[in-house]
Amino acid sequence: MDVKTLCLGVLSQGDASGYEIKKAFEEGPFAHIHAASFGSIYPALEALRGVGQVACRQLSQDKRPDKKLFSITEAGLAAFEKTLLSEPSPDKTRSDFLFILFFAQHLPAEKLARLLDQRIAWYRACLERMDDCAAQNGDAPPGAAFVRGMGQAVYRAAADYLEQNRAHLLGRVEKDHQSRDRDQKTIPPHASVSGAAAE
Amino acid sequence: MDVKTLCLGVLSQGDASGYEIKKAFEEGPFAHIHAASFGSIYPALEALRGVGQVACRQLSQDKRPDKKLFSITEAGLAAFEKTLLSEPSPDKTRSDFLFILFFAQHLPAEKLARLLDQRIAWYRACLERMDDCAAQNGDAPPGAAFVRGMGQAVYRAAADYLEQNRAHLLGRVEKDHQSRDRDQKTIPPHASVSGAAAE
DNA sequence: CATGCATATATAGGACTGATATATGCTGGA
DNA sequence: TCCAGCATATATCAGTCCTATATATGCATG
Repeated sequence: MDVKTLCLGVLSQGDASGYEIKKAFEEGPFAHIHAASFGSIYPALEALRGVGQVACRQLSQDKRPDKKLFSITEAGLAAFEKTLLSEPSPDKTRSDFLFILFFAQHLPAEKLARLLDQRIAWYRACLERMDDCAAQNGDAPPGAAFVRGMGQAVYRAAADYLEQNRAHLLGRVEKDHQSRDRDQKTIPPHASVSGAAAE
Repeated sequence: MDVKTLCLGVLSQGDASGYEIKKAFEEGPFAHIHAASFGSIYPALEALRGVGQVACRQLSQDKRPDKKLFSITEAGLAAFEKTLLSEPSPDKTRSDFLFILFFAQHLPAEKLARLLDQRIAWYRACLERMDDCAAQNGDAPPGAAFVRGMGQAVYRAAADYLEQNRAHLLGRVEKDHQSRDRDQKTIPPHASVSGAAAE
């Protein structure tokens, strides 16, 4: 699913500028589904215009920079619906947060606690935003409502897990640090290279 | 969190070849955390070797192709632990599945049902694999166990949501298709552009 | 009054993915 | 028996995508 297809999808829901498309992937209805950056969106829109799948008109705005409003053409809609029928490639997740947490015993306890708290707050904020979106937009098409519900279920599970296991993780890591400190007084420091956790 | 850092993280858990590192991100302990491809892993290992953060020795294997076993050096471990302290960039998700589902009303009902069933089966298979991993590896370091638990909680929530809302979505989409068919008999087809899915 | 933020478009350089090439041995089906 | 396909294993390239930056304007906040 390349960025051209993502843009067509957003435009099938209504006209938008490149900036607005970006926002749809940041805080809009596609926030938890797919990421896309300016560096791919603007060239994608230009390419779509080149093959006649989107049309573009310039808008001069008061007290705002000019805007290019894009709309999907019939050709674009046809291409989009065809792409929708192809097999989805597997999901790709890239979470620095989880990767760092994997090595929790390498982190200072305060840093770890802050990391967890920040993430919990982030999930809660997302959930609130999605609730608002659901309340405002009660008549969303079935697919959109379903996907939003799934996002909420998953984020809720993540936030709950973090809250319920925060203390346990911090306790285990703290114990690890203590036993490592003890070990370092009795055995040479280079005896355990890879952090040899254990106790 | 670039691929070099990801490789260092895997190697901090034990020696591995490029191929084994890839597997760690596909079905291993990092499966639901981060994705990485051969095209980035092999150059990353080569670059790390160039700056002395990993060491490499060739292994001739019986009935298998030769293998390059990489191990992290003290310099590599130091660099890795320093990187761990930097702020994680926000998570990036790329889910073709959810994007397609967003436009469920553009899909034939059978296709939609198959999509949902496949995904439910995929989640259940992942959960089983993670259960096995947890059973085999009861003494995992605290961070690894925590992250695995979070993955399980999230995948379980996703699978449950799909199962519990599958029928409702299919019903709503079916109803949409019917009312659209009815409309097309009474009003001109080009009256609604962005819903013109038809069949 | 300055710094920063939101709106808005654009691009260059580098990072990463997906596909492909090469080589070997094993396994399951025709 | 033979062949196709799969798992193991490394490597590279073309194309895609992200990060950071540049530019411009108005508004808010200290």
